[in-house]
Amino acid sequence: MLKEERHQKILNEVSLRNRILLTDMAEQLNVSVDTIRRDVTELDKKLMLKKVHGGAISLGFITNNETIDVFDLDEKKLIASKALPMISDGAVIFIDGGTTCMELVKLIPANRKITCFTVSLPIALELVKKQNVNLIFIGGKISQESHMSISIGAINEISQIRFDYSFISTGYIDPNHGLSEFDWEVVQIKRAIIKASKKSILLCISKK
Amino acid sequence: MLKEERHQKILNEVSLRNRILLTDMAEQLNVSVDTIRRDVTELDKKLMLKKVHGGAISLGFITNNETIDVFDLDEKKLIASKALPMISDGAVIFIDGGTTCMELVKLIPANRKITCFTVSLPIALELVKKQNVNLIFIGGKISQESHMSISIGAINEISQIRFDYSFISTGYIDPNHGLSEFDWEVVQIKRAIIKASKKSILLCISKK
DNA sequence: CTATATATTGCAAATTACTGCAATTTTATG
DNA sequence: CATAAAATTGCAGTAATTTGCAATATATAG
Repeated sequence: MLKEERHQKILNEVSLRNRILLTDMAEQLNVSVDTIRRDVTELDKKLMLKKVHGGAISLGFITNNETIDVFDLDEKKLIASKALPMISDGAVIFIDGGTTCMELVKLIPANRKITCFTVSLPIALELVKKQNVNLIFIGGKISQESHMSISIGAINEISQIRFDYSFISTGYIDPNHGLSEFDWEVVQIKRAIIKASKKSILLCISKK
Repeated sequence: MLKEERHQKILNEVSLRNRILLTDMAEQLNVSVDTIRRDVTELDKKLMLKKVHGGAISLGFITNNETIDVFDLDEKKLIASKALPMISDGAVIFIDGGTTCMELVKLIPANRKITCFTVSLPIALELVKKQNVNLIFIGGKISQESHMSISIGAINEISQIRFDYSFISTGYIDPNHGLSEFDWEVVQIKRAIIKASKKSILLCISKK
């Protein structure tokens, strides 16, 4: 196998999964880890990716937290009273995946005229039913676990948009570390969303 | 053998396989590796390919076959026998929206390892269930009628991808004018898909 | 801190690239 | 047709690249 060929495959894998492990790539491409390491080192020098311990990650992740409101909801009804008022006519919002966001979507009145972005297939299917919602789906590779678009392309797209509000659901909130998620890639998407939003609203049911 | 003749064969091989090895070409064309090396060096200067250590790789991917097969299906079972064999392991395919395509998706075996693109939310939701399908959703503005992504951005994205096969469903086929559709934007999407595909398969139930 | 995983370095083997040259073929020209 | 000039091709020797391995150093996770 040609070196250039490997480089292409590595870059493709990085752009698709956002990260790679040297050992995985070595096995996948049937070469030694040393070779992959050298490849990654080269690509790193060429600024095609970022070499990290044990692997490589895609470029372009710099986050800085701005205004984040955390809504700790005892009941789903509270979503309506707290989050819904933010979804006013003409708003450009982002709605994340997850069951809590799904509840929010279902509560959106049919006459509300908004532009709504999402990366979640189930959320999109629910939103497309609303006659007055201008729905835009951020495409990319779909994660089987989360049913969300999680590719670097999606992050890039998100970074070029400005949302009035973003509604983000989290599976788990650690009081010490704040927003956390098990799937590394999902975290990247959410960071991009938060960065692209004037204001982000974290939706979480308190019992979690 | 004339030099130009070799050049043509080399270029053909490069465009076909995306890469060549000097040793392979030398054996295949019955000349020394040095000769092939010289050929490749020339073609590299002419920007016809990119010379790399040990061989050459294709520059961009500018392929172009517009072969379209029309499958006129009496029964959905025929989809399995005719279209499914094309969905082989490793294939990169596009699946359109529509009920006929949905039938096709449901018939895809769970162990089939493929990369699958789509612009249809319902198709995506079905595909994401398949464990071995690498699913990529082409995002954009979602049409409320078709539940498909139909923005110009989607067309751009599609134009940058190459599909081995695309499976397209049509609501109506005019024997005189061929593929037609009422929604103009949807037509644009399908044209882009067909253009981006090595081979396109039109799925239509004959009773339509 | 310890154990495991990863990084770095140097080295050797194999492969490929480059150069010069000679043999052969093709082309140009009278 | 004849012949010189140019192009093509293969070969040999040498230089450069690539790759895997081993030994050692460093980093990471528990």
